[in-house]
Amino acid sequence: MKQSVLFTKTRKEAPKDEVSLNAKLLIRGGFIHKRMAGVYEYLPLGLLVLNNIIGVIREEMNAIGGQEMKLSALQDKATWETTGRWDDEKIPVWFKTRLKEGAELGLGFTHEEPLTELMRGYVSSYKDLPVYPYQFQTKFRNEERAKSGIIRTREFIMKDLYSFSRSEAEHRAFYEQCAGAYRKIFKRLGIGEITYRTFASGGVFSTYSDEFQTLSQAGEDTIYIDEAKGIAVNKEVYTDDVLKDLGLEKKNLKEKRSVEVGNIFSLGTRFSDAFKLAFKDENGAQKSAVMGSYGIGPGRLMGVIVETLADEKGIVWPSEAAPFAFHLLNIGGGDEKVRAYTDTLYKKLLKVGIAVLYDDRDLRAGEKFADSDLIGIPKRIVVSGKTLEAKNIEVVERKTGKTKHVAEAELFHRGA
RNA sequence: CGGGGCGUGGUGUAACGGCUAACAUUCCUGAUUUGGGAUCAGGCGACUCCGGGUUCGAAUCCCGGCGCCCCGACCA
Repeated sequence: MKQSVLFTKTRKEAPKDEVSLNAKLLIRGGFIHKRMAGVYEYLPLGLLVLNNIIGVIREEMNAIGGQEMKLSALQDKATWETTGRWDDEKIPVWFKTRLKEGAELGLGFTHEEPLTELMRGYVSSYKDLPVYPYQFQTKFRNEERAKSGIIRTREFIMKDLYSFSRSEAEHRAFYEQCAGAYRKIFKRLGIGEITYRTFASGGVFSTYSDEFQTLSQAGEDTIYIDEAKGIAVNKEVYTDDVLKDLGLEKKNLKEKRSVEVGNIFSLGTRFSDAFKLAFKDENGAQKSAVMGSYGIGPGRLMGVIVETLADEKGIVWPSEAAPFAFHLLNIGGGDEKVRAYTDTLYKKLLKVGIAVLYDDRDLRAGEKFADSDLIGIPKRIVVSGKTLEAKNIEVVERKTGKTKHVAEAELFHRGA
């Protein structure tokens, strides 16, 4: 894409009411726009990143047998009354509305109920299980307080996968498999090293749930990590009994701030019982499906990536999340030869399918470098009178600033 | 939901109760410049969040509302 036609532009200053680093940088770079408190919109660059993150998650979910689908955001009252979760006392985050005729509707804040209800029509035999439907879908939560830029919002995309298994053992196996998939996702998105599988409160049907917590100043959670073991405990279950249960010792634990980037829950048969989602086993006995739910917020993940990987100059995208693989800069001033060469190079890159943002604008070098640093594309290709004369091009790694001069052919050789 | 802070061109700031609401940036014209947001000249752009009130006079003071941010509480 040519930067001259990109409708967003960078800004030197962030709006004063944005305090969080992720919102500051993402707004300055033209990735997102704030509509209102806790509601952000994705602009072209931001959507590219979001879709890349979604793509990584999708690959890993498909790899463990996930089947993508998409439920509705609009929810009907009756479905949720089945479990008692229509009640505002129990679920204070509901956004509710009405049809013209008066019937009450809600905007889904999660999807256990509608999915379990739906699956009833497709599951009747042990041969139908296990199944792992999932979706990327907009959730609405009327949070009392939105905060931290795109990390805690009222409208957000969530990947939610639900597992339906025949037995507790089968459930447990998938649960661990999904935990493994989550590890891969966070690793691919550059935050694997600072993301800990964390024991947290488990809800009704298990002692613990597992959260994936990424160390960050922007965090809302406090966790205690055991670096040697690579696991952590959320403050909410940080008691002597729990530590003993988990075989952890206080002296090995370090207190850290973190953001929850993923969670996995065992749901037991709470929902399958409520909706009578049952199947016949090999002996003809009626059994309830054992369920789990597995969430990741791609938007939040994007915020966490910015928060944790950015430097003083701007965003540093990991390559799998980056909006483009290369940022091509024409630093030729008005030099026609430089422009012609860069134009041609841009076309060649497009032709071989490399995602490249071409800064073809008539601006001074400094401004282009500053923009490029802010936007954070992993590799920068600089073409100028100097490089033209030396018959090479300059490739700069955003993360390290490492600069290489290579022949044009080498660029294509090594690929993106 | 408790506590605190704040609403002024797109963005960031200024203006004692008193002149045509100022400066920077963005944007437009032109000149000049071209490896780290350069420089110069000219120009566009604001019912000062909304509604009341006090006053000869309100961006400024008072009341109410709305909105935004932060801390805490809450958070499958």
